[in-house]
Formats: sequence, C-alpha cells, structure tokens
Amino acid sequence: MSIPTLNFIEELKWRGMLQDMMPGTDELLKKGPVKGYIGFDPTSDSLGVGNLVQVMILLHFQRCGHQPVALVGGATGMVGDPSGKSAERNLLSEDILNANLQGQKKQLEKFLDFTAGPTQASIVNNYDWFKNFNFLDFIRDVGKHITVNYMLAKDSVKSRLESGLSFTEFSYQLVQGYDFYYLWKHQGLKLQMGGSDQWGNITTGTELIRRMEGGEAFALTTPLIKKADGTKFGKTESGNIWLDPKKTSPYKFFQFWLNSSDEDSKNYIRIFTTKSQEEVLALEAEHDLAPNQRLLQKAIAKEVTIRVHSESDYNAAVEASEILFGNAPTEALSKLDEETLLNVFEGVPQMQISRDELTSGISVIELLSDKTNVFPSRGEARKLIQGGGVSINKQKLTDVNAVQNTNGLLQNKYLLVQKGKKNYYLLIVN
RNA sequence: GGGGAGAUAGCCAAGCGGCCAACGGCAACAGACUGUAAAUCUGUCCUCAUACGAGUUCGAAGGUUCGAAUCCUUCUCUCCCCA
Repeated sequence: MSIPTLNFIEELKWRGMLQDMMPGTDELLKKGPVKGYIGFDPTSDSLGVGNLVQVMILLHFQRCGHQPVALVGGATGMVGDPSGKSAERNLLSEDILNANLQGQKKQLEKFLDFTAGPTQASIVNNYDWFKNFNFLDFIRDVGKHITVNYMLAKDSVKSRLESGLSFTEFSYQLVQGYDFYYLWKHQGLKLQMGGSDQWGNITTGTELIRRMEGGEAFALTTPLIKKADGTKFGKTESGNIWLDPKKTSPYKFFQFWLNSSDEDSKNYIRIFTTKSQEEVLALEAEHDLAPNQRLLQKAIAKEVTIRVHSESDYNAAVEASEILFGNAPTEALSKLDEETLLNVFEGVPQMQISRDELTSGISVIELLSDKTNVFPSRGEARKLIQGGGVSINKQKLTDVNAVQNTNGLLQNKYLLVQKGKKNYYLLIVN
C-alpha cells in the first residue's frame, strides 16, 4: 500500500465539493487514515444522480487513503428526515424499506472498493443497532443528553414550526445523532459527511458524542448542487435520472450527462469524475477552444456511464447517439442491419403496430395517436406536426395529412419516430 | 372570543354581470439560430375535435338573472390585526 499522496480536503476544495467543516477536521485527516461515513436515505430502491454527489465523496475519500463507510438508513428511513421537506413525510412500510436498502446497497458496491485492506469500504445498516433499542432506554440514555432548546434551534426544525411537524420527525436528529455516537463508540468512526442540509443532524451527533463521553468527532458537508439556470439537478422532463438501468436506460443516462450545459459541465467534471486537477484544467482549456466538440460533456458521460453501467453499455449509448443525433441521413438508417438497429434502439421506447393497419396506408396522425402512444390525442399530434416537430425515419413531416404505408419501413419492419429533438420511439410492425 | 382580508388554470397574478376558456408573467413543450450548449426570437400551452365547434373550469354547495369567475346565502380552508 502506497502512502496516500492526495489530501482529502484539498481534493474537495478544488472540486468545489466542500461547503463547511468543523474546526480540526483537516488536521485529523492529515494525521492518518480516518474512518468516515455518509448516510443514505432508503426512500427509493435506486439511487438517483442526485445521490451521486455523496457517493463520489466516499469514493474520493477512499482514493485519499481513508476508509469509507456507507450507512443505509433502515432505522432513520422509518422516521423521516424533516430537513429540506416542507411537509410531514409519508412513512414507508418495512418491506419496501428493506427492498430499497438492498437495491441501494448493490449500487454502492459498484463505486467503492470492498477488498480487504486499510481503505476497505463497508456498508452498515442502522437498523441493526436500533431494532433492539427500546423507547424508554433511548429517551433515558440518549434523549437525556440533548435539550429540546438545542433541537429546536436547528433550521430543519425551525422552518417547520409554522406548518407543523410530528414528534416523530422532530426526533429524527436524535436518531441520526445516535448513529454517529454508535459508530464512533463501536467502530471508531470519527467523521460524518453529507449534504449541507445535513449539517444540523450531523452536529447533533458530534454534540451527543461530546456530552455522553466527552469524545471528539468531526463533520464535513458538501454544497447542494444546482444547475446554472437555478433549476434542480438530476431531473429532466421525463423525471428523475436513476442509476438503476431498469428505471433509466444506460442510453438515457448517458444522454443526461451529454446534455449538460457548458457551464454545468465544468462543475460536473470536478464532482463526478476522478480526473486529476491537471487533467480537468487541460480538458477545460481544450473544450473552450472548440466548445462545439463538447469534450467536457463527453468525458463526463463516458466516465460516469462506465462506472455506473459498463463499458459495453457506454459503447452502445455512443453508437445510438451517433445515429440519432449525427448527420446520419435516412439512407444511413436504412443501411443498418436488424441486429445493430435493435441494439442501438434498446434504450428508446418501443411500440407495436400490426402490419395490416399499414398495408393500405394510414394517416400519420392516426398512426401516432390512436394506434400508438406517441401522442395522447390526435389534436396534439396534429399541433406538433404543424409546428414541424415530428420526423419519421429522420425525415421531417411537412404535411399534416401525410399517409404512411409499408414502403418506408426500415428492414421492412421498423419505423423510427422522432418527437421534438430528443424523443425517439421505435415502432415495430408485425 | 372580536374585527378584517383572501381562495382564479402547474405556479404567480389580473378580471368584479354579457366583448371570459379567462390580460400578463414564470415554468413546460415545439420551431428558427447553434454545438443534442447558453442566450435570443417565434409558436403552442383546460380537454376532445382537421376545422365549424363541443365539453368541463375560477375553494364547495345552493340561489338571483335571459346570462355569473363576477351579485346573494350557507359551508370549508388560509392569512392578518385586536383580545
């Protein structure tokens, strides 16, 4: 094992991933390998790209020679964190929670190195130490050390006093705080990290450690990432971007990164890749010379897609993108053999249509609204066609009353429908 | 407990008896320009309908009227002020 050459704090700073830290955190990390953790909320069976920031923190932490621990919140997930929420949360059932935990665990394993060694990553579940902790013991042994005044002062609580929050959510910070205490006490964890909205919860933990045992523990938070236009990161028109290929296809995932604006991509390259500062600066300089090449976006999309999915998924996504967005004219499309075609369009929605409907010719409006779900109604199909927003096999429809028959089928079997610039549908005729 | 203000489409916000499917802004979607970027300009934006048009909206329920988002009654909820 080589001596770690990277300084974690420095690393976070130039990447723009450091919001705040407790005094002494830097010194602690310089002294030697530290065990630190981040908690994940099991509200879904898959992590989204929004969670990726935290995952990357753990990854950088490990790369800097420390020991990352991911905490999946089997217990805290049952309570509900009021941070950043404007209303009382719906509680999930135990079954769902468990399924979610398993899903997230699998994804975390793709990022961190779990092989034995001084920086070996691990995953813990706080349900393990909470399941047998009864209420009376908890309020005697833990609650006794923290005043309500202290708890009320947290922003997450303060902002909810007007609209109201249940005792359950109010106690959340204590439950999370106890996690930190438990891990500090029994597993030697000294540092908790998280998004800036977690600062209050994390400091309740360090406070608990101080009051219960006079111990010292540290905290560090990352800024909330936002897009340059101020909108939320990680969402598109069609919803959240997930790591689970069943919820977001690798093609879409790849496209998500490729579509980042220039401004955003300069942040993303720092946060979501492990490229060194020199590499990033060089890439940026090159990008600025020819922004139309979108080198940054491509570099990010490549690294993240390979890490989350696989090299072959990445290659397929690139191939599909080139065909869909490149200058490939209709002829190029028709030259594709069936296998390539199906491979390329694996990530785009596919719809069936019977051959009989087509042989005698069918108006495109009927085809796209009644026979398939490309459009929910004829009116909408008509409007977009009139607006010049619909293409079939890369050819723009200019006539609202156009009729489609079996002549233009790719491989005598497929139709590629394009709605707007980025939405594709593959119609399969059989 | 007393007094006042308000509730309009995804959000903000006009309208205060017919010209209202409802000004305007934001968001969203599409087109042009570009680089699958940003900015800008243009179009669409309650639902269905090629269109003519039809249907369902202005917190809820009733009522007045030829006609109501607009007037009246009751109810529900929100905010403010005084106790």
